[in-house]
Amino acid sequence: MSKTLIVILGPTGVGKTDISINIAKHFNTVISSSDSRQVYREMSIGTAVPEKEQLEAVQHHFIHTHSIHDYFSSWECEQQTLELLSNLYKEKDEVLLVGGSMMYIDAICNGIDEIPTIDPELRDQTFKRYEKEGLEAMQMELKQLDPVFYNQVDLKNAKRVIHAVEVCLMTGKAYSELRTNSRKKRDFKIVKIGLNRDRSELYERINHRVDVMMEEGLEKEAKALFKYREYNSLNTVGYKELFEYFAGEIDLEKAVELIKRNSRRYAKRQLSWFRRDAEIEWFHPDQEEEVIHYIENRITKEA
RNA sequence: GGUACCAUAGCUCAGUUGGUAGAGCAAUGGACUGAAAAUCCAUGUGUCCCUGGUUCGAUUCCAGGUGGUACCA
Repeated sequence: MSKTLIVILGPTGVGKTDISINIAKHFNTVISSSDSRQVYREMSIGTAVPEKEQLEAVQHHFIHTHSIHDYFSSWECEQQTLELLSNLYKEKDEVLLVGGSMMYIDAICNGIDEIPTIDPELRDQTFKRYEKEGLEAMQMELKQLDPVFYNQVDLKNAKRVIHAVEVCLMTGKAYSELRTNSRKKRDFKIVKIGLNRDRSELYERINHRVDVMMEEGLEKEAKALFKYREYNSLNTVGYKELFEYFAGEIDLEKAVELIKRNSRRYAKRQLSWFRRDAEIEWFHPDQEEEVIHYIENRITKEA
């Protein structure tokens, strides 16, 4: 019997959670989350983790399983999710993958290249050099270490340039040599469901959701994390804006406005990423029956 | 009802001594291989309220209309 990974993806706020739970119930299976922020147990309100009843209705994996103090990235996501799946497939024929973190989804579905995790000290050193010497110095360094990647990379994107330099220094090899540009073969079938709705409707939902988060106490949740604001895991919409407010840089009203705007922009970036993935079959979140029908078709047709 | 002022991008407004217009915010498109809710790149989207008049030419000047704001009744 072949195994299937049903991927439910879509922009933030589109309504993935509700339909996912119903689909999971229909297939009598569980949900693995591919959300780069809901994994952290210190964040709930601002990351819109499913409600308690929803988490009880269907078992969820990779929600609140890690701490903001842990290192977690697409690599860990790929490894840990694949391990989980191999266990789940002993019992189940279908498993749901639900989330909007584009790179995590791709890491699970297509795999990413094997590049060693950067030593924290080296990362720190490299970043300090960037701060001190500037982007141009890092670009020159990359040109030395890996002229091939230097010609491919978006040179204005400091994160990309710095990361490439880190990898070269860490491995003693050119970063471009480690990039295989290949897709890993998975031993399960992948069915990708994209959820989307009218842009204006999506934006209204996002705006409203932010107001609800504020009513539910997002400010308090963020306040407790203010001391960790330098953490990458807290460079997150809903928190970073409130940190600016706590620091006295903007007023609360402005912070809320920025949370809404940045959520909208995030949704736009997600759609931009998903749009080029031809494997995705798109639906409106209300089309639950159509989605289930489509999935069943795909499972039986290609079985 | 009268008087004054205003009407330009999704919003707030600038501007054109008459040659069809531009800022901020918002927005849109794109990139993406271990920090990805991150990071980076690109883009001005317009019956200049309507109808006439003057003019070679009106968003600009004039008249009327409509809508808004303020004050007086």
